[in-house]
Amino acid sequence: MKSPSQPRDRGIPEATVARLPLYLRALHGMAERGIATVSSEDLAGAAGVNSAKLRKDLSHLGSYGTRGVGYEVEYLVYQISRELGLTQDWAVAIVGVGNLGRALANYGGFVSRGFRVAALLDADPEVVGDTIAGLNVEHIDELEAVIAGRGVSIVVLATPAAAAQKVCDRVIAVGVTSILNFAPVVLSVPDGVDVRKVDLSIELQILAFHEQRKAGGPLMAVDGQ
Amino acid sequence: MKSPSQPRDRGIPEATVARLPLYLRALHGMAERGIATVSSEDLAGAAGVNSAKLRKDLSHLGSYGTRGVGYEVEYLVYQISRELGLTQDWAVAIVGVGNLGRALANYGGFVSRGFRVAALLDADPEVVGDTIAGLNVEHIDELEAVIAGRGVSIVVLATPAAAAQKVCDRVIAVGVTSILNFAPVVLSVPDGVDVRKVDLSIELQILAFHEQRKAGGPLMAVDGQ
DNA sequence: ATCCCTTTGTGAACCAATGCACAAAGTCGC
DNA sequence: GCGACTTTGTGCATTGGTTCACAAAGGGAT
Ligand SMILES: NC(=O)c1ccc[n+]([C@@H]2O[C@H](COP(=O)([O-])OP(=O)(O)OC[C@H]3O[C@@H](n4cnc5c(N)ncnc54)[C@H](O)[C@@H]3O)[C@@H](O)[C@H]2O)c1
Ligand SMILES: NC(=O)c1ccc[n+]([C@@H]2O[C@H](COP(=O)([O-])OP(=O)(O)OC[C@H]3O[C@@H](n4cnc5c(N)ncnc54)[C@H](O)[C@@H]3O)[C@@H](O)[C@H]2O)c1
Repeated sequence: MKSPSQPRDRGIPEATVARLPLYLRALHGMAERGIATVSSEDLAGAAGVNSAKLRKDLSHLGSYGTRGVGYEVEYLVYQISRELGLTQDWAVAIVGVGNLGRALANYGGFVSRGFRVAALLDADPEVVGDTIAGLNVEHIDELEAVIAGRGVSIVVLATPAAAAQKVCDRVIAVGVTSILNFAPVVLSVPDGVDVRKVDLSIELQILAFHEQRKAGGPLMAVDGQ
Repeated sequence: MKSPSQPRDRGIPEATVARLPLYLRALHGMAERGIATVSSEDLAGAAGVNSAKLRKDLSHLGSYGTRGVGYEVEYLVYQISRELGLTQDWAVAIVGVGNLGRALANYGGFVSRGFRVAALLDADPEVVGDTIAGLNVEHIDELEAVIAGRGVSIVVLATPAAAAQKVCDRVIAVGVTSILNFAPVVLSVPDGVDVRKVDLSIELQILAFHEQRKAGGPLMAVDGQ
């Protein structure tokens, strides 16, 4: 069952992958400020993690540091970028151009790092044809053609919850295997498709849980039902 | 040690807390469809987790199921809501009313579950005074007064990255201990303050990593350094 | 070249979370 | 009231992740 003939055991732990972008951001900041080398201690500080964790994370990519000195900033930026796949361009389509979709389309921050918004799609005839951030909003009927035609490999879902699964199924049918979902639904997808979700409401509920606890726990106002 | 009215296991694992909102959402959907009881199997299915995990999660809150039958939907909704602190109202302030802040302010989805947007704050005189989603945008100078005056306990940061740490320091100084940060910076906060971050760019990078891997890994175009 | 100092890379211990598997507890039909 | 059946709640093994702590590696000074 295990594929034994993997050339190199390229198993980078998921937790590490999730932190690499953090390191990358810190490194970009340092590069801009002209810092040439950085110790694990300093980089860890900038990324908000502890230094042992940072070193272990980096060790999964290879031995890119120099003992007694630290890491060369530019070189590490390159290595992490390469590992994350940021040395190539990714075409992203945003489906659902409402409040949130618009904000995302107007957001410059992710275009900067290898991600390019290649299409905006919506079902509402009122919205279709609008120009947002220099892009024309196209009709959802064009979904398959647009994805195939522009080499879209990542789809951002910003439709209402009720529409998300249907759109999801359609993009998967055309071969998309990476989806970022903002709609508050659990998408069901076949194996091999990655879905990441961003859910404001869940985050707030987690904060509320801890907040309540700090304030004395649910015991204060709780009668014995 | 076993007493039916002893759900007082104060230590709910963080991973469990993060899933409770998911269960809650699934349960709300079921309640709306008139489903009275649900098995761990079905609820787990709806929430996208496996049933053993769901049962273990729920067992941390207490013994609220009936063997051979399942869980009573309404009752479980209440228990989870109470545990998460959703039986009370939380006043939320959104700081930074740009593209994203506006989308958040207009978003109805989280007002529904105990969260109420109590204030919108911005530094730009152009924006201050606007009415968004029925709320007046106030000047950031009012920050302290607004937080104290309206009992704000959760702050959402949607300012540019450069301003986030400063605003963060200020809200903490007035006693806020729960922050949801959308700015792409690592906030530094004292112990006892919870920060959760939502970072679109990180999510995309994680997707890119896996996408690249599916496509053949970074080994394809890699020369020997 | 040699010594000292700094910092990496990693084995090992620890801790958290997951998933299996099943006894215990309950329901329902008769 | 009883036995068959269903489903919970949990002990246990396993996996994944974090942290500690230190030997090995390299740089710079002399
Ligand atoms: N706005 C927020 O701050 C926020 C926060 C968290 C989550 N969300 C979620 O993000 C999603 C979008 O939120 P929003 O505030 O932008 O909602 P919105 O109603 O403003 O926008 C939704 C857009 O999707 C379009 N749409 C509907 N069905 C479609 C379909 N089948 N194909 C393509 N487009 C379709 C609509 O025409 C509309 O333009 C929702 O699921 C919401 O729950 C939003
Ligand atoms: N728009 C997105 O889709 C998106 C996605 C991911 C992350 N973000 C992040 O969210 C943040 C906001 O993004 P945006 O697109 O809304 O930016 P934006 O520039 O449209 O809005 C930022 C707002 O913050 C206000 N502001 C600036 N300094 C302030 C201060 N000191 N106090 C109070 N308000 C202040 C500005 O006046 C402006 O209205 C940024 O950090 C961005 O990186 C945005």
